[in-house]
Amino acid sequence: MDNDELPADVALMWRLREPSRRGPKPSLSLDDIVAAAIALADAEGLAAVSMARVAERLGNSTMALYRHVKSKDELFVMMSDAALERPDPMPEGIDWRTGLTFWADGVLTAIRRHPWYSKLPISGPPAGPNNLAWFDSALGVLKDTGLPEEAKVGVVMGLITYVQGEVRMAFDLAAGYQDNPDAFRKFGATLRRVADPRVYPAVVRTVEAGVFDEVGTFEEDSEADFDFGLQLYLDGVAAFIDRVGGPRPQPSP
Amino acid sequence: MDNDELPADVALMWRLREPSRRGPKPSLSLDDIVAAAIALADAEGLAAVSMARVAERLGNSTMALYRHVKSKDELFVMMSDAALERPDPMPEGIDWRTGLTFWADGVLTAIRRHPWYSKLPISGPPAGPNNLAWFDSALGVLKDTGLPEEAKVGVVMGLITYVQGEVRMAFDLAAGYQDNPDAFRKFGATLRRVADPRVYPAVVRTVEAGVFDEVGTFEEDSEADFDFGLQLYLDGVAAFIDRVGGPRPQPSP
DNA sequence: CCTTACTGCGTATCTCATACGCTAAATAGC
DNA sequence: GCTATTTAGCGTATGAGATACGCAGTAAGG
Repeated sequence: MDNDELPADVALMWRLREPSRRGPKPSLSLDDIVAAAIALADAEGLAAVSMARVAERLGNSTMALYRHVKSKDELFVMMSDAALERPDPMPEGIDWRTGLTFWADGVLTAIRRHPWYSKLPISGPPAGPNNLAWFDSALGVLKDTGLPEEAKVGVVMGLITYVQGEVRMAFDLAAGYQDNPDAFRKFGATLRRVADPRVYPAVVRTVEAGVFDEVGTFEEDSEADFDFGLQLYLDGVAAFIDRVGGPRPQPSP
Repeated sequence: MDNDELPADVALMWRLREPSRRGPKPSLSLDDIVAAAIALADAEGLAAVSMARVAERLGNSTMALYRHVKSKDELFVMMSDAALERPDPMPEGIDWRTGLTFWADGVLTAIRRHPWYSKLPISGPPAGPNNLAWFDSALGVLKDTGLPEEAKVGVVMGLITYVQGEVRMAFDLAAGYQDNPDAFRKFGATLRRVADPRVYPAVVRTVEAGVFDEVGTFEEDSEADFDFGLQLYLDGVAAFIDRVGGPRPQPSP
């Protein structure tokens, strides 16, 4: 009665199954499988990750994988924890606002290494060791804010939502751009052809102002957008802390 | 040289192909196909939408669909425009902030009718008639803010990103909850079993405070969270308008 | 009437996930 | 050591799914 009762995925992510004593030595490990799947996703996208392709990379048969993961979905869950790796350690004594900015940039960097990450569904609370480390890192930086624990969780969850949303949009658009750059480059022309000013007056006004005629360079823009939105969110958090957080050190009169 | 040069999907979304003169009368229309696919997705989720199942619903063969859409992906693009329907007309004379709140609530309501919407990739700028109508509606409400057109677009894109991110997270979690409620209910217990205080000090502190021991009821929470984040974003927009927007009417001294 | 463009559809191919059961390896208990 | 038990890898089979290809019948244009 130790690691029983844990959801199977969680036990697997934490590698809690005691190694088997009998039977042949495994020639394959869960880590190998997950690493191969991640490498494949990095190289060819999440759609290229099939059990067969992963096995091929490992020089094993397809069905051998099923001795280590119950299903492809379970493999995805493992990938989603493994891909994030560990956060860089939070600098000592950093204030919460700088800390959360540091944290968000870290998430962004981590996901950029594995863009498919944002296509995986978030199936639950952050239960894997790496996800939990990120969660811990963000919670820790709020330690001295005086917020009740529950509010800290709310703040961090909101931040996660913001970051994930921003990342997903950026990567979806980037993928769409690669598939079909013309849809972006010709967007202004398209609207001119298609948008009736009586039905879409505001759009047409914008088009006439030439806003969509410049080539989109979201690679550069998106970083700035991300920071803009983030600082906005942190402004809100600051107001929240002032309202709800306990007394904080003030310069004595 | 009229609707040439338009991306194929866009032309299709706007129904710009002139009806064929010769040959048998089509027994199937694009609208039927898209409607059937949407009904199927509503009933059984996006994963249940296969060309075969859609055709079955229409009493046609699978391959008949390919006379109307080039691929399943194209069908998805059609679905993503059709599912949003049209926004409710923006009330006359509404101020921008109330207007954007109204707009965001409208998006939320529209997506709630078709939860799978947020699983579809955003492949490009809003080019379909319905998407464009939403875009126009949000842009229109910013008319009197004095913002340059380009800034209006930025504000609206940011809002779209926020809403989409929030919605996706909420629906992913809701789906995860349905699949496996225990992962949520036992989350506190799981962490107690698995989280070492030396590695995850902040998480353990939160767990000890009992934050994760209450049954999650995000159905109720998520509405409030959504509004909270939205108002935060709008606060930021207000500051932006004050800074960048042109002069606005002031009570004369 | 016949050519032509077009619709619906049957068939075939290829890729996938995954169930089932066999074989062989390694250990535990004798 | 010997044997029973447990387990890893894998071959095969099944069923779903996307989609290429080509045929057959249909309706408008000439």
